[in-house]
Amino acid sequence: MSRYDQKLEYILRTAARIFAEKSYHSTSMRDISRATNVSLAGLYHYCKSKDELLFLIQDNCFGRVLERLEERLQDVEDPIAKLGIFIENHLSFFAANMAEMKVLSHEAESLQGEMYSQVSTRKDKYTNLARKILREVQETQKSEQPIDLTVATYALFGMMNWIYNWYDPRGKLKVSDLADNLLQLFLGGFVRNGMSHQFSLRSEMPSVWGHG
Amino acid sequence: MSRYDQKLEYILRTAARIFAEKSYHSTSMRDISRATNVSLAGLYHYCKSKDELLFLIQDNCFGRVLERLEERLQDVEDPIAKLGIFIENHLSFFAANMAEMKVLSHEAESLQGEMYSQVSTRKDKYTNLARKILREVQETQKSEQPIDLTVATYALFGMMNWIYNWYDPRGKLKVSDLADNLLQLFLGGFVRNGMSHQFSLRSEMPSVWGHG
DNA sequence: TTAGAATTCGAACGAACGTTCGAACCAGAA
DNA sequence: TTCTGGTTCGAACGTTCGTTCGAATTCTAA
Repeated sequence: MSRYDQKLEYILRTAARIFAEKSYHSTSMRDISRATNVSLAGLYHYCKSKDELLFLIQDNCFGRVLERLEERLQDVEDPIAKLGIFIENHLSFFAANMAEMKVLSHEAESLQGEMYSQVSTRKDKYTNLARKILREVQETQKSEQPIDLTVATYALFGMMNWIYNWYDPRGKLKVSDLADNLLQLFLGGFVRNGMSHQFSLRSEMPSVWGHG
Repeated sequence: MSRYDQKLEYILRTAARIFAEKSYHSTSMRDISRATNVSLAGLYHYCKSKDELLFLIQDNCFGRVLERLEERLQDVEDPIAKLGIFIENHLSFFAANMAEMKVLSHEAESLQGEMYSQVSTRKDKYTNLARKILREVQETQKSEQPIDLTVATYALFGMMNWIYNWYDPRGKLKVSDLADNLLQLFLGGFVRNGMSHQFSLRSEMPSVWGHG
């Protein structure tokens, strides 16, 4: 790895940290210059614009998470095992790269044009992979009133991505326990084995509904 | 309601829409001026600063959601019914006020000082209420390996708050169906009735663990 | 040692930002 | 009509923003 690439990576890592701390739009190039000890003009030797800095962080991060996932999913057939791997991969990568993943989750709409398209394409690929796994899980566990697949997919991402709002990787709750809990939580409700109506709002609390 | 209050409400509604569209920090007072047809200087007759605009949106929104919730929870004893009301209340309010709720979820850290404290206090009250309900649910359904209460609470908020990333209130998926699905999804996994080990990652896929 | 490329940066650019101020405008009471 | 207090706004303030440019410095290979 060349000197140039090393310094670029260092700048990206630092920028991600500051973007995560005070958001992309309220971070100035001067902030990044100060934190990296690279002069304001010097930064532009490593990126074309502030936009590109954000793009490189997001694209790089998505690339690594996807690559690691596909590697781990090789030779795995059981849908539930796949889901377990998906969740563990996402959360452990998240925990090990909190700043980058917060930027990925929180600044999804801060890019525009071609850069936005490229990141979106990767995100769609990732989302569709999760959706495909969920469909496989659902097909092996036919229940009479299945959860909507779209709702389930986004609920899963919501559960996982929300952690940047509260989780501290250095706290006493280990990533492995977090992943285990979330898998239990999600899977127990997603695969209900015919206990579908046990907690139905509709049958137990009709008065709640119909208020617009 | 006075002329002044009406116009302030109109400005807040418009500002919330733009904050939701392009985020707080990249929205200028000139953007809000343009969208409301109120001159730049004129806006400052209705707020002291741009910060206060964001504060008023968040504080107002939290106040209304909390008020409506406490009203609905009166005279309800069953913990699961409480949880159902909580979720339905949150989601239906979210769907009816997408812009404001997106701002509430997405710009949580954009305020500072006293204004931040005041919103945080309300948020803590709301979060603790959810946590209390979840503990009650858990106590009525003792299982041998319960889900961590903190994880469960934030997972629930993650599932619910993430909808600003994908849900379209004008689409064919109704709020009532969304709420029903999320309740099933969450509750089915949260209350497992002793099927705790059915999907354990630890026992089925030991090789996945321990990679750091 | 030296030529040429890669890297660094001080200084400055025009643009956009949040906010202020004094004057103009307008409704309603006297 | 006149007066008063609430409302509106054009114009400008000082600051900060992302970006550029040419010169200075450092590195690399011969």
